[in-house]
Amino acid sequence: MLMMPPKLTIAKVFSEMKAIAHSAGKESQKAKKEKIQKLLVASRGEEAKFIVRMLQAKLRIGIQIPTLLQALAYAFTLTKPGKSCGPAAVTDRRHGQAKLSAAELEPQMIGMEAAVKQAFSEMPNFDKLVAALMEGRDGSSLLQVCSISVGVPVKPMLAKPSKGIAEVGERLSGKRFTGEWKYDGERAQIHVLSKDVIQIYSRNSENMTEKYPDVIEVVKQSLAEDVQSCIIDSELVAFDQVNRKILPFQVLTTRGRKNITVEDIKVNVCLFAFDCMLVNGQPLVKEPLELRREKLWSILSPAEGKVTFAVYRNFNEINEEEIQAFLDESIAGSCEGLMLKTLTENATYEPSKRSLNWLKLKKDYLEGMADSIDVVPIGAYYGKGKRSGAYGAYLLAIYDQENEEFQTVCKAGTGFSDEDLTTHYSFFKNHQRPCAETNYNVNDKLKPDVWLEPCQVWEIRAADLSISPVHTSAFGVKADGKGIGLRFPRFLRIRDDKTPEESTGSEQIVEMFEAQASVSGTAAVDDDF
DNA sequence: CTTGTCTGCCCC
DNA sequence: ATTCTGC
DNA sequence: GCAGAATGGGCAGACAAG
Repeated sequence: MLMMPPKLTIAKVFSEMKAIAHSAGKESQKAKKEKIQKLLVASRGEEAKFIVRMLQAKLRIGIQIPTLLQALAYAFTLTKPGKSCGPAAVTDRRHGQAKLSAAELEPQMIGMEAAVKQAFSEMPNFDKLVAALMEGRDGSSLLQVCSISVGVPVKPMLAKPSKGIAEVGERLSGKRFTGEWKYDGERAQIHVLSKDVIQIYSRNSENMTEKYPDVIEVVKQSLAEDVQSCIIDSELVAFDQVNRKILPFQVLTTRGRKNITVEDIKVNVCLFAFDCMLVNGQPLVKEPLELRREKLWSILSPAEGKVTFAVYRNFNEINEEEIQAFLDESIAGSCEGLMLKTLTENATYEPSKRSLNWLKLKKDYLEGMADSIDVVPIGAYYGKGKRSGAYGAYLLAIYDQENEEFQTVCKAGTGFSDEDLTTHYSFFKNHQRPCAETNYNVNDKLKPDVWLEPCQVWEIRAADLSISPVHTSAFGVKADGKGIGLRFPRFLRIRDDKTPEESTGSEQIVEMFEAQASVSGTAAVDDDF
């Protein structure tokens, strides 16, 4: 009988996980497989399940970073680290001579949680945060060590989606606010450590410096002379330097990411700056937007087609017509819509928080302004996690009259209520087909778990249309060997009043694609894709 | 060498 | 990215 | 309203397979 491998320890699992993460190059996949195999063989009980989940970076235990921060805050309020090591080195403030009551501890815990969360948002690094806590720091003393500084990306401030102009009015009434065009590119947090050391970070705090040497150059030239350091918030957008025109997001994504040299860059970008969190060592996150914007304009000078500021308009009061007009202008200007931000009141930079301060208003949130499409579910995929036992997503198609076939435009996995998911599953499990209908035009890569009879029409919504390497609608019309797919698709409702043959046609898909401001006006659209 | 498949603390 | 749901 | 967990299109790179 084979010997059972020794029990797994936390230290062992941690070092194996690190080894897997760092494994690269030829035959690395084999090496990773072997390590995983060893871990699984040595695991007992439920350990295997959690090892697999760890590898997938999906622990699904109801705890993510915010909860972890709360736990840290509570732990360092209830207990204090001592000078020596080991379990005895901890003072439990709930017991002993100097014990505190729950009523005394609670406000401390709440205050500590705020401090820990603020510290982590300005300095998102657990090593540094825990080190500071172990020193016994709390409250303002924690912020002194863990505060915004150049070279450490802060969690960018996010915006809350708004359902319509009426909702915007509710949130912002009585406050001065500004609307800014929302550009369709890549978030870029620019850190100027000195005139010669400039770094760029993504929305998720990934270092993109290597990807944008051209931006580094132009920022260096655009900085005012008296700027030694700063942090700028901006959007990088693909830009046609010749025709002075914003290009679609899809063009931006074709830029190389590694070993980039300025000479062989094929996709140029323009930087649209909109905020500034630090200048010359001085944090500005607690200052109101109006002042931060002033600072931003004073440290950066525009360079035609390379660096500029997000177009904005200030409002002293709600005016729905003017907001609508400004939104329309932003769409015509190849933007996604508007960002709406308070200027003075509640106008600080709140890293990572989708606070009320920033709202986003996109045309696809608005009834009537969005591309609404009628599609036919022709396949389904088994759900995972909380969607086990039902379909988690559906393959959706439109009907092409000319070729008399169903062509895919997207999958959909969002927009369903729990009830929708149940209803759809019980309906479609009686309309399964053993294989694809002969008039289904589906790429092999999208092969669903089950095929469905074309017997229902759904209304879905999307933000945009894009050239697709896998979807087959309007195949070859806008680009050779490619169809058209939908960006950010979501389920809206069942259309009982339509038959599958009455779903959106491929000509309409082409029209919607061409109507997009960022692709219109170019004769040779094909060349861009 | 080409081609296919899968991953990414990916971007949106 | 969007969306829904439990708390 | 927050936190968490479902799910989308599509790209360059990395690696495997042939």
